Amino acid sequence: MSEYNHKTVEKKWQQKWTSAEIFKASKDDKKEKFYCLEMLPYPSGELHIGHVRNYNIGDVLARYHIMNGKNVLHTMGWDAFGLPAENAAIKNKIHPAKWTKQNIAIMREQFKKLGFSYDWSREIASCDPQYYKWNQWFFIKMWEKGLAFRKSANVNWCPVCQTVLANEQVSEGVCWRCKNPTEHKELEQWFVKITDYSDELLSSHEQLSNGHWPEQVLSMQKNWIGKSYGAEVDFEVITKNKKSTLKIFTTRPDTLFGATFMVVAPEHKIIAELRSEIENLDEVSKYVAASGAKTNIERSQSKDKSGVEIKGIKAINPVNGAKIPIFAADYVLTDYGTGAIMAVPAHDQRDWEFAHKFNVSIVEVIKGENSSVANSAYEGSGKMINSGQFNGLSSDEALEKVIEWIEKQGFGKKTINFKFRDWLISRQRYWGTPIPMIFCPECGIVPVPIEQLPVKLPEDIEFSGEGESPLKTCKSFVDVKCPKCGADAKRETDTMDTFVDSSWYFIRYCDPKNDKEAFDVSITNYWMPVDLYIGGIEHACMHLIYARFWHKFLRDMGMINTDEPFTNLLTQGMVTLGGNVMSKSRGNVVSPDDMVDKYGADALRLFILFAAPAQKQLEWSSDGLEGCWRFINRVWRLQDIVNTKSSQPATPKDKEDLLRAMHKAIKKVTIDIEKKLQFNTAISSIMELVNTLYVYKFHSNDDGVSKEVYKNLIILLTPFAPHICEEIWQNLDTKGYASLARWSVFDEAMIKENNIEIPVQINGKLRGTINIEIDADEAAVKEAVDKNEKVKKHLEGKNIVKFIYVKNKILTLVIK
RNA sequence: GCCGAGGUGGUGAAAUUGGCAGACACGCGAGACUCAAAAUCUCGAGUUGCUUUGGCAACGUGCGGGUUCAAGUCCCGCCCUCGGCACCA
Repeated sequence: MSEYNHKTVEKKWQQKWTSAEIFKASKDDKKEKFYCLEMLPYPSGELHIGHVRNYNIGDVLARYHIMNGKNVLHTMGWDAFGLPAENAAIKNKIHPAKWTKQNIAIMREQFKKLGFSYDWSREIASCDPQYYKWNQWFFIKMWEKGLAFRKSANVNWCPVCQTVLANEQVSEGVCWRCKNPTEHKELEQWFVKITDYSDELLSSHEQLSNGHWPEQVLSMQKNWIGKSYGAEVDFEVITKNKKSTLKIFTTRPDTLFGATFMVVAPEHKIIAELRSEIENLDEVSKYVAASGAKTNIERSQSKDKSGVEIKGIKAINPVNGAKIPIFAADYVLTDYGTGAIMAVPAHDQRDWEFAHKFNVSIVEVIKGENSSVANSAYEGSGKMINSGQFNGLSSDEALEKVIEWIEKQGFGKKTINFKFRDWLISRQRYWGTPIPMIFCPECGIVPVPIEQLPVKLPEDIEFSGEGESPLKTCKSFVDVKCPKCGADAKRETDTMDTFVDSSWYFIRYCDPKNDKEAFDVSITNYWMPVDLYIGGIEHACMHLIYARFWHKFLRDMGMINTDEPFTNLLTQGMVTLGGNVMSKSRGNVVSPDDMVDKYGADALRLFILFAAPAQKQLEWSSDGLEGCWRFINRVWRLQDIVNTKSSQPATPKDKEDLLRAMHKAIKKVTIDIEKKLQFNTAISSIMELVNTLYVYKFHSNDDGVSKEVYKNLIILLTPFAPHICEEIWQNLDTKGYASLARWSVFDEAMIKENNIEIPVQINGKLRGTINIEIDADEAAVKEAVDKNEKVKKHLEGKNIVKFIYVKNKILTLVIK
């Protein structure tokens, strides 16, 4: 057998698969479907190792299910809108569309060299008007249903460039281009009322739990949505000349008597409302401006809590009439709750720290067992003290009682609060889906008539990075006639968040060429939901919640018949380099090209799955890649061994051992792929089977045992290293493609051994092993122990206090 | 800061979910083959200390405690690293 040449073999089979269209999928009601999906990539222009890992996991699973007779849908496309294309346009004077298309072409070729089993005829790109047309259509439907609405919201603003900046374009409070400090600016923008689905997004977690989705993802989403029960309480606010109220939200109404000050977010409207009454307005205004430059994360991160007392105004604690000071502090966020809190320093650690810094009194109102508020807040439950008529109750009881009482007194009510916020989808950018709305001075907001969709992006645009969105200055785009009354009107120039594109692309894959509707329900209801979705854990909250929301919206539109889009989820760990996630923006990408060239796609694919479990973060190192390449060559050379007659015939025991190794490997690989999604151990057991074949290489091939084992080995290896397996498969006297071969079946009876080694522990230390028949009873175990010299030595002159035999596993003796 | 993960030999990791810690690899060392080297095949090894060279013993899964006949796995308290935090995707 000549040496293995991965270059010619890989190319040959990639071409064969393509021309025979073996991965082309079509609806077939008689066949069980399997929709295997990986999160679609952003076309950055370079495939990196993180991509290879993600798509390789999907490919192994898609191929495995094909070999198990399923009708598999496995697709690829491009999340093609977004900021980097626009940045490239500014930097390199290349049109975003051109840049994106070039990148797609490069990455498509890179994908093809890796031999992934995609049905390329279904490829989509979100920047294609035939795709984003439907974003616009959905948006109008949402608007009709009251799910899309306008509201004022902050954007990052660079006063020098006169432009809106993404969070990524602001670091440490300065603009990425001109390095001048940025500001916040209020703009009317489009929102989607995703919070209408808050409760359902939480409650349908039930059908995703029990192993379908990783618990950590469900937990993150739960906390992200952040449903909490509590009360809204109105505090009267007084000044020398005016009165007002401050509404707060608290999850701990039981601590109301301990409220010794109030804190409002720096953006809170009460500051403007009582402006004339504030004695230290300069100081307060300064603080508000400083907070405006910080992001929410920066605000919550700082260890030393900042804030300023708003002098001249006081709040009155409704339960005891106490006059308490009001502070503005940026640890209170404007968009959570009501943007104002009652501070209970005795029972909230943040309030405690703030009270100490600003010298505010601390009143203990809940006493736990041995609790003290001297060195930190006590956040647990206990007995009510200093709380008027509630004294003596347990705080848990008081929680309900206080709310009842507040409601009766009329200064508050029981509420449910969510951290979850409505989805701001407006972007003041060019490279995105135009929001299909028109502003008419007569009719107000009018949607673009459906038959005029798509609203296409104009192409002749200059990109400077300064000033307003390029769409805003494009007269041919902006100036339109009102579809209702024909008056001169203006087109909306905001484009959509790219998370819109990725919220339903997987449904479009089912019917990607449809130009009559977004998709044909009779087709999508066959393929959907996605059986297994694979992607990075970093998408646990945003993308995966948006997509779930979109699906529920489609269900309510009657366009899909399931509640959830993704039945099972595999969150792949990130590939890092130098401790950071590989990404083009970080500039730490490792390209697979050289590795594919030197060692072949099979070796790289094998290695990346062998290097670590799929869910775990992986610090990239190519050490070991060569080892996988050697393994592949070792598999190749086995062809000679199984085809060569040996002088030494195999004994029946040898044959039994070989077949046992084979059945064991089939079982392990099958369970690891299908049940555990644990590919590294699947590969290691394939390696063990190869090693076993080498151990028994002296076998005569007369009876075909080695060959049978080898054939099954190739089947097990095909999803991982498909190219070499096709080549070997063809060399064995077989028909058809290895990629379409039936998966091997194991026989439990062939795996079972008659005798097993049982470790013997004495007082917790391993002192020997005994060999017994499988399933032997305790009496037999005792007998074996008595016969074992090594173990007996340790037992001399001692009494056995405990004799614990865990069947077929371990024997533990406790002696004295 | 909040939420979610992770930490096991020189390295990547494994461990039937409480039952022989280190499978399978990388790297390393030794041997065979070779004029030689590479490739290949075979063998070896957690660390430390004894050793009559057969072995024997102690220690060992980020740190400190605990539960248990038995803990990488369970409980309590820490430390460090990473991801997400709503305009990167």
